Amino acid sequence: MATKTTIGEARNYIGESVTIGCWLHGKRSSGKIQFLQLRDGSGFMQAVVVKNEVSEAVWEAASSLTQESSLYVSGVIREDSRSKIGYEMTVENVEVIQISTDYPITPKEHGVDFLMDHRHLWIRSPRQRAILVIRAQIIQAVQQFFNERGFHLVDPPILTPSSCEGTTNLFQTKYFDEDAYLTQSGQLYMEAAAMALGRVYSFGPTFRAEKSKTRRHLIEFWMIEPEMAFVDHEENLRIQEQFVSHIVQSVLQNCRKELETLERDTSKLENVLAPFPRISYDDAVKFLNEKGFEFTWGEDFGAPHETAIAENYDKPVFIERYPTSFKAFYMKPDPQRPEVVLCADLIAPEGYGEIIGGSQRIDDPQLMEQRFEEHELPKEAYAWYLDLRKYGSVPHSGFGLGLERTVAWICGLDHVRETIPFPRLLYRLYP
RNA sequence: UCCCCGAUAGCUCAGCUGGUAGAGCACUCGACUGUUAAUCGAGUUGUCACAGGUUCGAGUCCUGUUCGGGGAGCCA
Repeated sequence: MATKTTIGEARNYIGESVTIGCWLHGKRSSGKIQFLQLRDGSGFMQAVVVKNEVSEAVWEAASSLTQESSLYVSGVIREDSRSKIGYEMTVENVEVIQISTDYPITPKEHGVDFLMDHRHLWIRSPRQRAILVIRAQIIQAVQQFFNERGFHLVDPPILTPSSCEGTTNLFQTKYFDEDAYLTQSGQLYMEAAAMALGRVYSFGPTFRAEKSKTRRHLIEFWMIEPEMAFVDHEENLRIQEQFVSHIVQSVLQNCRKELETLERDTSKLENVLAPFPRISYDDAVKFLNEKGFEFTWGEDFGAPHETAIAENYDKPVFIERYPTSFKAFYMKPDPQRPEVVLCADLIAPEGYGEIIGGSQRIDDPQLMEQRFEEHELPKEAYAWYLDLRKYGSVPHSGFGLGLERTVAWICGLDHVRETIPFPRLLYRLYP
């Protein structure tokens, strides 16, 4: 029995006979020679079956293979300049595991609806595999960044008693006899964790019951939410720009082949290095007015406004210090100008929109109480949160990075639905 | 919730001012020893989303419904 390996590892076995468990991705044949396009998750490789060089049984086994049939293939790995990956296999034996019939996803064009109905099979395709590999690399880069800087991973709850920010609709469920909701953000819990562990980050799913139907929205998505004690607005932004730079550079280093599969213009990513440009809300309003937008100070930006601002830069751009009036209750007002808060959104280039929202949090107990009253929030339900300002309150900041939007941007995709293995979209819960 | 667009073969689509349905691909068989979405020859494929209406006649026009796509709001 030849050594068992994978397509990705096969480059280490040039000149040797190996066995690989795989699926048939496609096949081209010319009478007495067959070209098997194989995939095993680690990569794609061509295997060549020559009629004169194998037994009748092996030739017939290879001939019987259909798209997505599973098999063990054995043969000699050989360097070949005609191969896209530099090597291929000369087949000695084919052991069919299962013949697949009528695989629905053909090598031709398909529409979105059809592909989404077959998402469980669609993820086998080279493009979708590349995206999921990059997603995994981004997650690894996130963990590496925080672990190297003394952050601790903390997991906030997914079932919560009520809304954290109160603006979006939540999924309601039952917690035995009580009402419960799926989390829309772990931030408030992360603030408690930061007071216990100093610097913390969470990585988990988030649910928004909004009937959003755009290329930037998912009903269920994953967020990374760091929270840091003794960190002010300025330091918060510096950490964010280093964080995003680290992620992008890590993908460039480790996922060249996948970015190539996606035909991503990597020159636009090479450029993503800290520091990032910053523009204040005030200046952004002036800029929009010069651009001809009808916009007055005090309004919130819509997606077209953000895109217009981001178009000015070839890196992600921070928009900071928004009016206090429409921002979340927990954001700390600028001591010099209480009409704005110490917050920033990070807008990705190329029209990908907001990937980070962050702020310095209110640490003053009196102001926090006042905000609860202004926003008519139930103090009893948040007594634990108010406790954080009562027992050793400190300046602290945090932010939330949307994983799927980040993946879409780095991969150059036109929709976030391809950035997650099984997207939950408006009215789509299958597969 | 609102605005715009769409639904025809397994898939992607064409079907003009209304005259009873078409292509490519997939699939099956045959040819081919270096193919890259291989090529060439032959063959199989339909509740035109659903329900009404107008008409001598509807895939085509009108109304409603269902499903899908894009966007607004909301946000990551």
